[in-house]
Amino acid sequence: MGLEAVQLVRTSPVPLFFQLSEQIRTLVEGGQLKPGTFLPGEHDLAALWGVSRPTIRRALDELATAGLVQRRRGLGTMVARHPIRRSSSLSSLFDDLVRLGHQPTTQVLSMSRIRASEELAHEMQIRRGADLISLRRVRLIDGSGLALMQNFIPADVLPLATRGDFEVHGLYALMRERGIFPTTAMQLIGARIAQRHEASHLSISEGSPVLTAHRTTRDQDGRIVDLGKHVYDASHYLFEMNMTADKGIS
Amino acid sequence: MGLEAVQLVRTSPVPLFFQLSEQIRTLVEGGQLKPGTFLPGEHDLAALWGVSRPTIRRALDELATAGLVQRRRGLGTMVARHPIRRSSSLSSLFDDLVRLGHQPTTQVLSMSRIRASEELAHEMQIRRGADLISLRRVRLIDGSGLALMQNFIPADVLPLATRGDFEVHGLYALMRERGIFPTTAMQLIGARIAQRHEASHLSISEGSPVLTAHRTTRDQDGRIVDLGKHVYDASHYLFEMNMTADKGIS
DNA sequence: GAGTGGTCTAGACCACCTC
DNA sequence: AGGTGGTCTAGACCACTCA
Repeated sequence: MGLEAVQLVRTSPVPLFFQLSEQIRTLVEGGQLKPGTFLPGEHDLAALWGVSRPTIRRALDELATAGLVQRRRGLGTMVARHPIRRSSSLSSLFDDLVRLGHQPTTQVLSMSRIRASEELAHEMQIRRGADLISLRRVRLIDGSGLALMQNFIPADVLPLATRGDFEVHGLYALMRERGIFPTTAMQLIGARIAQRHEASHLSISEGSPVLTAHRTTRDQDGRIVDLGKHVYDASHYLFEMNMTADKGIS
Repeated sequence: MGLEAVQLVRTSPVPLFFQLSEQIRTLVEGGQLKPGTFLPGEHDLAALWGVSRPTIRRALDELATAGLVQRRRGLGTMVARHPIRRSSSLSSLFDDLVRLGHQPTTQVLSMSRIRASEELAHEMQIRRGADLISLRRVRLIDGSGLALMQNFIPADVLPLATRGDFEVHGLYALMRERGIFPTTAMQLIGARIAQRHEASHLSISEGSPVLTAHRTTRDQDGRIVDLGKHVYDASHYLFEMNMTADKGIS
């Protein structure tokens, strides 16, 4: 089974349940634990690894909600026959292109400091006139535009950021370097016809459809740290959503 | 605070942690627990409600991952300042219209038994020639088309379903009545220009943009119980996605 | 009946935060 | 120093499944 290869480091600051779940995850994703096979019972695993059953359960709970493992009372814990492809949220053709070896680049069209208009202040739940960074970027792949991105960031979130920073690093990577951790985001996905300037940036014709995303991102304190209004070439972009519900999906 | 109003029924088959999390959720969503206020410590709550701390923690864990509550070591558990609007996944203008009192209806355009083509068999991970229900419906609001929905369901999932059933009940409600619980779904959202027959069903002009959704739904055993290919009028529809990530969002 | 996961308890120690 | 949440333990009883 490969389960006996799991190693726990009790002196590590990494929680035991996390060490367990990560190593089991690796075994599942690596194929050492075959889909459809059952794991030993929780009592047996506890004895095998020398930890208590709640610790085992916590590790398996994480894998179950991630869809890697399915548990049934009276039966046991089975490696999922159809593991979900990605644990959470969002992916895109963009990622697929990257995976195929194409080089994505980001080009900053403009970056400026502005003051929040009435409308922006309302959308970002800040006071009118607050300092913002206004950022317009285009994401290119093999030289052709894939996404046109407009973002507004409270100036004190990234006080020292320069144009060059945004060429090299992602927005959220820059925030993390400053100790600000985006933790939740809400995104509205829609579609419409490309406007003229959008079409030219994306190298598509007028009248072509685009996907639009309106995203607000918050840090751990619930503060809005980014408002993004993005436009994607619909012929080269898809959003992936994964949903889970124990009681069933509507 | 309203917390003393929480009532636990120990004789109920409903787990204590779930009784707790649901009642606290109601208090938060109902405004009895104001955003930004702190709950009592877990030890105090355990004493207040007469349950052990792990039980309290399990309830609060659920609310924390749902975004209703934020916890910080050393500080306490705070009602989220900006609770996420809906606990999971997906919503739409459609829901908003319903909330505003408009009546949605579903009309079945066609329903038939077919055999899985090579392509369908591959997409649904079943054998070619397997019995399927092919369903085409249109979702209307105030008499105008909002969504055109095509679904494929393995015939043994809903062996007795009739056209009328689909007019009245949702697809997944019918499955649940049969003891089949859709638990996970993966959905790809895209956009394109409406085809002619789509435009006529949706009462939009040719050349208008539509949102497309390609959804596969699985039951608790990981079996695909529904393949949906849906088309939405982009001028009346939005998808909502919520993302959370403890370590930060990409 | 034997084994499974689901729930719950009553403790313990620790890292972190504020005062 | 005192309180908070984060982790872990070693038990217990139960509902469910299968033989």
